[in-house]
Amino acid sequence: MTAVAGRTRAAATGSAPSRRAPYDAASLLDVAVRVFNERGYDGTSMDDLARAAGISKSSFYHHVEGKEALLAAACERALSALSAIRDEPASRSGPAVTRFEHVLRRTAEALLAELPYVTLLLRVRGNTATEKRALDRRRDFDRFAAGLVAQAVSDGDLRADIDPLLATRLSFGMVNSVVEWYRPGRAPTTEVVDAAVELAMRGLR
Amino acid sequence: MTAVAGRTRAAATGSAPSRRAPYDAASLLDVAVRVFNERGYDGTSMDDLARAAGISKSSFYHHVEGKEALLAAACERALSALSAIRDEPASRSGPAVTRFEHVLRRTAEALLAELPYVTLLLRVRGNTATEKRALDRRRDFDRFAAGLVAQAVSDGDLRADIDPLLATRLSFGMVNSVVEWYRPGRAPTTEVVDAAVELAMRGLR
DNA sequence: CCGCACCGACCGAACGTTCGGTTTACTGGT
DNA sequence: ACCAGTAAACCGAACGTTCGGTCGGTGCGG
Repeated sequence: MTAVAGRTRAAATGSAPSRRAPYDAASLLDVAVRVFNERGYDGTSMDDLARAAGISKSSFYHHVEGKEALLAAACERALSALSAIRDEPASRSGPAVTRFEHVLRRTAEALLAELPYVTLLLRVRGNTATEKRALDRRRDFDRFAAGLVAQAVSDGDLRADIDPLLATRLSFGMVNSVVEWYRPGRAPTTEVVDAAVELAMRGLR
Repeated sequence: MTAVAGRTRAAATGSAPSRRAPYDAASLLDVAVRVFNERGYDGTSMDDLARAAGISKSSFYHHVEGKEALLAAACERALSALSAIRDEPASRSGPAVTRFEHVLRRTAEALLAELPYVTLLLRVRGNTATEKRALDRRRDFDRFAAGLVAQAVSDGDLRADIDPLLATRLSFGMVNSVVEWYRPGRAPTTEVVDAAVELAMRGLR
């Protein structure tokens, strides 16, 4: 597979800050994240990334700071998408069970909208400081969701015979597992989101 | 963490072929799989494994064939556990919905019984021929399960408003996600298995 | 002729693996 | 009781390769 990455040239339109932007940071990050997901972060060399982008390794370094910075940027993008969900009004007010369903659905949507980035985030193992920070932020989100389930259980809106933390982990485990098999265009995102949320909520009630 | 691996000395009993067996292949595989799961396969060096086992790298090579052989052995163990489920009588006869529930439950049980090995298997990305073979065998198992769901749906025992393949992937995704957070001794395995199966089956009906 | 995108060549370090040689534990012959 | 002989366990050092990253320079549009 020697395919050259699609350059998103910002030229022609004079809007771009630089006169010529053959490889902008965003498109190179796209390429890097794609290859990271195919080969795994540790299994991907900077030469792999450069070749996938269609330039030499040294040219690649002209645009990006380094390997770990790419991972950090990708995790940041995924985490900010998740973080935004937590800040939505529907996640912050109303019955806990409604808030939980909203968070679960929006998580599934964000996962599909930012599929490569979230995929990479979910595979981070915590080897470096960068990865550990990403894992911590993920855990914050999990705790937030677990709190909603616990509240919904004590409200009597979700079944009490399953531990709230366990139920949270299984529900999000189901939603997150989508990254293992979903490929864009194969099935409409709404069908996947609806099915995941419906299955989880019916099981939980 | 400089902990030395527990040596399972096969000596004292004259049964072993060699007179002295300080490090048998099985215990070294245990160590390797543990470290692989902590750091990731590609992120783990043979020196990491040797240190975790408490011997030098060259000594480690005296006992194992190589890095990829360790991965292959671990995947083989996980895959044979899954394969055994498919061969059980309860997986081969009776109503499809009952068979599916049995396969789902036994998968969850096998996952917990062989947690490190299945964890490693589920993270294989297909970089080498060894990994590709493991992925193929996993897909066989998934197809088997999807067939059961499709049959159960056409029997009218599972809801028809969700695509059988999608339902299968989400159900097993939930069960498989257990490897991301379960740690032995933290919670009884029966509670986790029951919760996962109950949530999935109630959602599916 | 400046500045930027780009490249080939290169660096030290770490990788998986191999090798020569030493230690250890146990044998059979005396 | 002793002593070669033996085979496995073990190690330090090194192999060739690949890694993430750097450097000096080239070509070209403005």
